[in-house]
Amino acid sequence: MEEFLSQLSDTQREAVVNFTGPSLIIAGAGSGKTRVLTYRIAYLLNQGVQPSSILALTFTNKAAKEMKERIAVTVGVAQSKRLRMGTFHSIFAQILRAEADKLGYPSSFTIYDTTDVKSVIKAIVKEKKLDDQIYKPGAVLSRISSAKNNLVTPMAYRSNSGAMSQDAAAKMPMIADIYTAYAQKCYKSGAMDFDDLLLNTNILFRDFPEVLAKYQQLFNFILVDEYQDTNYSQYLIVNKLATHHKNICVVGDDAQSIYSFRGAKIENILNFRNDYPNYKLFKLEQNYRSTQNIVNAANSLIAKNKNQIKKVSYSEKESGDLIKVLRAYTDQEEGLMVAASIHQTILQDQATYQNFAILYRTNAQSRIFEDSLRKKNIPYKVYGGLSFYQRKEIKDLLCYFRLVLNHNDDEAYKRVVNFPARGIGETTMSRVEAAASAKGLSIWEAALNIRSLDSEVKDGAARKLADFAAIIKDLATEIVTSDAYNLALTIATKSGVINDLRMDKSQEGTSKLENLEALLNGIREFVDEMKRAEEPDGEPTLDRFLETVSLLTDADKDKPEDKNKVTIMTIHSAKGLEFKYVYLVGLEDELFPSRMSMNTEQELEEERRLFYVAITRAERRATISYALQRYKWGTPATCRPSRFLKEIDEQFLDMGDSDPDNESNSLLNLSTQNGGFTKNYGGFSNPYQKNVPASPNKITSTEVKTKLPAGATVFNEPIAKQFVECAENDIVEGVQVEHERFGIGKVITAEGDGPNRKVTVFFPAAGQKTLLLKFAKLKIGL
DNA sequence: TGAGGCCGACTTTTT
DNA sequence: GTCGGCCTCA
Repeated sequence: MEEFLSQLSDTQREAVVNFTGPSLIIAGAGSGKTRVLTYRIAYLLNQGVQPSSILALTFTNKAAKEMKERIAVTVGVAQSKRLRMGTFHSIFAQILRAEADKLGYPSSFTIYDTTDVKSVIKAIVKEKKLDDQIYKPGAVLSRISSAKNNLVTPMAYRSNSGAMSQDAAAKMPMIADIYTAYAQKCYKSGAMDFDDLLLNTNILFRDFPEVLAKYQQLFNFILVDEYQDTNYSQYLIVNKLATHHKNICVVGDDAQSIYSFRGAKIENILNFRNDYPNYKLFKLEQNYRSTQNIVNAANSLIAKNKNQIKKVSYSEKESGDLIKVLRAYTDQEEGLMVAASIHQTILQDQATYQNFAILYRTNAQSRIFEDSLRKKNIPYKVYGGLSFYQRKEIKDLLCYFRLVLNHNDDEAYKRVVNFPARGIGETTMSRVEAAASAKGLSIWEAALNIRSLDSEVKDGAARKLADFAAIIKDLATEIVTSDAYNLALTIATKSGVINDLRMDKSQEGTSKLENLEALLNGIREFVDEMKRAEEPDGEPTLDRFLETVSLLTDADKDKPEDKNKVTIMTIHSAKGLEFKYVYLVGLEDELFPSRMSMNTEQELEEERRLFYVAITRAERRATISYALQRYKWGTPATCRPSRFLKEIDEQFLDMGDSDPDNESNSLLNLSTQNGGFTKNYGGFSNPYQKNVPASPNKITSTEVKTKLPAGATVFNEPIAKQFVECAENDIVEGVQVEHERFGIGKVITAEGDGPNRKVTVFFPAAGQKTLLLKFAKLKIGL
């Protein structure tokens, strides 16, 4: 242990060894915050504290996982795995399952994701015959969400003058009614949304003092990471739990508060001194991550914020490169410039792919960089956006799981009742729903008793509903005897989902089937992993798997094969991460800062903090880019460079050729110069790739430039000089082909005739693909 | 009742 | 450019 402590600076060590009583650790960017937290926990364990009495709340599951791994190195896996460590949502979901009966919920309650929630709201708006142009699901959701995050129940909402007047001002006076109906629907469906996990924990602790006391006793030491991003609901949970032992340690940085849109209160960290007057304060001000130039540039920017705790942040590393600013004419060109620059840096600095990150404000920006990196054969991994579990076919199967485990889950019921087609259409379902609504039943209950209910459902339809219920009931009998994988496989088979997709011979169908297979394999891995564990903490049941999945984010599921890849993600998800080289793209007004967030000074300050977070991710070099023209909603729009660019002290910037008055742009040429770099094409599979090659891309002049030059070796043979259209049957095993989206590849197998001909092609840039020539326009190499 | 195609809205950010 | 919803035709 001493050896570990010697690796820390004096301040860091103080923050580690002073583990009793309340502590506030103000940790600037790159100041070794994670290190301090990890060592503090390891130190606690080393002092003989039981791992189960330590509660550590992190912002992402990934952060928790990484911290656990690091702790395991110091004190061993046996100890580290018994720590209560995870996100607020996952930890309190576990506790709620254990105590569910007290709140009248089944312990197998479903966790509704945002899609489910919006769908419920939509149904309510329709039921109440409200204008869906005014009561948009997103807008209603954000009102309900902020009510919940401030612990305002539907009842309290009506008497909350602030909320009611805000609704009136927004011309949405019926929110209170919708909120009430929404809460009822969720309750009778045995479902909680993300905010409910926190709200219901608070209700549990408020109404069941003996339960609260139990956890207060249990959690002797509480640690909270990213405290500046906790909301009121989370704050209160922590506060209640800590009142007994008062061994609470919070870590945060007000300059990195970027989640106010989901209710985070910067005040929580500012008020800590009032909540715990005898607190100890530790300030970690030295940045060990970034060069001086990066730290100084970030400081010069954040200084523009009026609301902030004044603190120092400095680096003693080398002064480093200036922040390079790239100007592109179009968004496409921006992509190419970034790809070219990454490429060049790899050659020059002998960097590896995982040293790079491309960060942007909105998920929609990812596509362009996916394309440009793919063209350069640079492997990448996109985080965020539509995740694997959100895909239609995956979600359908997951909903079967949900319905089998919790029959009352209305959203799951509606989704799968007619998938595969069972002749239960909209008419029948709206009648069942009406009956359920009228009697306050779940759809499942209403459907079961449809004959005894006063309903217009026809006998034929009622029989079909009964048949469906029989399938689900039958599947439910297997819950007790099957592990997650076997149950999942049985459900997938007996529900007819697999068969239905097998019938679909289109490429899309094949791809969906592959995705389902991937899901099932994932479940098998989950089961194997839990069985392998030396000290199994529970059975590998399907509900455990579902729980893991519903609270997982993209960033959490890193696969080993994704290791050496360029990271593409939003700045929000990059929080807490660091990369040698960071590309900060799309620095244009109305994109960053976002058009939605430049109305008030507070919003603008949060955007500025976001920019601060982005820059401080970089260890060695940060590059900023913007485009003068960008496609928005499919049409080109002219853009202005972001106001934030001018806010960074110019002595830290290298404007290079990006000066708007300078028309030449030398970087452009790079894309052709390095185009021959095609050796590294291994391990390219991207699990988040879209299902189907989308509509044909127009080949623009910039794209032509980055094509592989003639003679480059990709398959240990020269690449064809040109690619031309040809008859389907000319495409045979071994020939080189070109696909509009996947680039150049080599045919592995080919079968069938004419338009129905099916070929398997290996694309260095996109991996192996099975294509139907009916859909895929392939050109043949000469 | 179901499938397929067209039209329109939409983009902040996430547990 | 993409997704979902709605409309139309079988």
